[in-house]
Amino acid sequence: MTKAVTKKITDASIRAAFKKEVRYLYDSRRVEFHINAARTGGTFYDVVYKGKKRQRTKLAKWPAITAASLFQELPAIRANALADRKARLAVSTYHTAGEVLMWFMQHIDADKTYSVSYVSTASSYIGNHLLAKLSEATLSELNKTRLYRTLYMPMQADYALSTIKGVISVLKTAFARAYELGLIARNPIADITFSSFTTTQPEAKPGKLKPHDLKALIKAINGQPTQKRVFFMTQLLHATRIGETSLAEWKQFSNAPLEWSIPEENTKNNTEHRLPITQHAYDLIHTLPKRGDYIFSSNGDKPYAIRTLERWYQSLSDEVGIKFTSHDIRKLARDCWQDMGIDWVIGEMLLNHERDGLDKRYMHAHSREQMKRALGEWGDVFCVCSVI
DNA sequence: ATACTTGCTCTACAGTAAGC
DNA sequence: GCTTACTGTAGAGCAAGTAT
Repeated sequence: MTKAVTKKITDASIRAAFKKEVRYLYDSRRVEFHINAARTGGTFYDVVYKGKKRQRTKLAKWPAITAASLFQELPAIRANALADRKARLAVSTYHTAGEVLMWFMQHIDADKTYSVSYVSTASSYIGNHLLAKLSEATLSELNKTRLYRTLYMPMQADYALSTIKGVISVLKTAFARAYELGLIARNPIADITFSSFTTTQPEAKPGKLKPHDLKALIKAINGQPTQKRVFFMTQLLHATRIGETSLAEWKQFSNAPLEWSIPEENTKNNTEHRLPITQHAYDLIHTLPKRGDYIFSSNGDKPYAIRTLERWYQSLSDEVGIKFTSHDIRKLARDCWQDMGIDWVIGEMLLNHERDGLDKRYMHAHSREQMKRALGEWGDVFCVCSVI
């Protein structure tokens, strides 16, 4: 095959080239056109000469982009392609942990598939711990010994193991992602895990409220103004999460059948949660005035901020004289159910926990009946303890 | 069991409506 | 107009939760 040279590439000259045995076309505006091997189309390149070396950057594919539109948009297309290329060249020059971590921080911020809470936590760990300790470390210096000395040992003196575990996990994620995308040639963190440094695992703390605290708790709740009282009781009766409870809407409650249906977008595990509630719980909710969609709201059009509800709990906790939070209510309900002899799996289902394969066999109409009975028995406890 | 992600809590601070 | 109480936001830390 021979090569043809033209001063200007046009759609007509490209079509003509396909008929001849031509593979390349050249344009004086520093653009080359390469016809592909299958001769079904071709690619426009930007061309730069660096000494004797010719550097090409892909601009666009023909016929998806015609020559006419390419040359019309040439400055913009060229700028984009070169910026891309520069970015690629720049990232391949990551030499220190700091550079990789900075990239990851910018990456998770720009990539909307990461949740807001992950970006917040990960940025905090990078900004406060990882950059401070590893910023200058070159990729080849990142080994177990280095991390042990500069990251693990200093941190274990001041922070909970769960925090260190989280920090290491962000570090691993950043490097794994950078490696996967070809931004670094080797992943020096790949073989390092949290358990490289300690065999101790972070412990889950037991709930602060014990079943024998229930009476005092109910007494304090009953002393609250109506809206707070209903909020606390709704959460206690159903052991729902604070976020799920705060977003409760009137339309989520039905009378026949008696049910509270929490939509998937409000739950932690993104699965709809249908709770078979009691008549009593239904009536309790409906003692509140209806002002807009949300049940717990100051003005009717938006729900209370979680932070506000946490403060409600803080003052309730002060009144009871035990330091607890909304999540301890959930744990308390769980403990009480256990004491009442409610099946463990039914408890898990009421909490909307993911169950493994074996437990999934429980998923049938019968279990729903048991959930309903459990919540009924749990509700009866309150009728005995108090008048609501 | 380990790895990874998400939610909750705490602190600090800011805006705003209510009460004086 | 000033103070105060209530509500909301943001950043950091911790632990619960799900995925592997």
